[in-house]
Amino acid sequence: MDENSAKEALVGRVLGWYQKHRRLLPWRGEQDPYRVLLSEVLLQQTRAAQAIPYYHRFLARFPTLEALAQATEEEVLWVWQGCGYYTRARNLHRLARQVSAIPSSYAELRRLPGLGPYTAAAVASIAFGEPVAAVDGNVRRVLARLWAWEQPKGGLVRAKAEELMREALRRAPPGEWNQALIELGALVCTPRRPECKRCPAVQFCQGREAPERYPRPQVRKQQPQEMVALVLQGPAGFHLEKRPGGVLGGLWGVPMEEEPGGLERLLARFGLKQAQKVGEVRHEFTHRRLLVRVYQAPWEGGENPGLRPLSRLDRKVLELAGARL
DNA sequence: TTCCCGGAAT
DNA sequence: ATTCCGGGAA
Repeated sequence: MDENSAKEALVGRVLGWYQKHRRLLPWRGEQDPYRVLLSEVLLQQTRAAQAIPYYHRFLARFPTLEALAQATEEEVLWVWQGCGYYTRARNLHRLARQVSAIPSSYAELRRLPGLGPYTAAAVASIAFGEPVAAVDGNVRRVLARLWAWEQPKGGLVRAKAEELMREALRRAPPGEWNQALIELGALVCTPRRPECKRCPAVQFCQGREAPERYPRPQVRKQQPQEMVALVLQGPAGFHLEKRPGGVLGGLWGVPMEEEPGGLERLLARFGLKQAQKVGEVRHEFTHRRLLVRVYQAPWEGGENPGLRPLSRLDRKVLELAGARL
């Protein structure tokens, strides 16, 4: 079999598999650009299962781009709370205020805040039928295994993805093909323990004998970090403050400081002599492993934390201190 | 518990 | 190159 007929067969097998095995996700088959864009932003760094409830909540609260533009940033974060990567929500809100309609080409989409190469390509292909390859982590992994690339350069992956897209165009719309490749990576060609037995493309796969070698997992250094949180409780609830930019930017939470000296600085800030330790909370970011020692003290003020957008971290801290959320 | 995964902005 | 988050698998 020559190279071209192999490529044709590969594309056909993947498309056939996709038609039979794709999940029935709420945004599948969706053509409305606003909804497609929302789903793709939600799917950045987030599994489909986790994105689903947020997709429904978001659309229930902001059914259109206009409705989103009318909202305040805090209302948007309120719906997004718990989903992580809150810059996505802030960018979505900015985007809604920048444009009156979702632009229809990859080049224009790429200029919107929060849309990088992947998301712009996904929206352009799914909502507008533009034949551009959407390369996410799934596609990168699938292609790396098919051609046994241990450390694939971005340009190489992109070139191969575009080549396959040109072939797929003969058989399916661009958005269908992109989603087929992504779905294969999500369901079968998974990062760990891929199910090659179920793979429609295994006969074309040069990495099938050792799939977990391709692509080589990236090393990341995770620094342990110790923090102190001070939960100030009063008759009306808890003292909360809005976090500035950076970590958990825009969300609300309890006062926190880095160790060492964190507790002393917190006590000084609030004019307190002492606080009572209530326990510890562990929380992980990509690059940091947090250990938060939680202290508690009485306070005059306070508010109901159930009315503010909170991160998982602050939720854990408040629950440890007895808050009901 | 620990380990590991993932797009965009800067 | 580094910074953002949370959840699922091992």
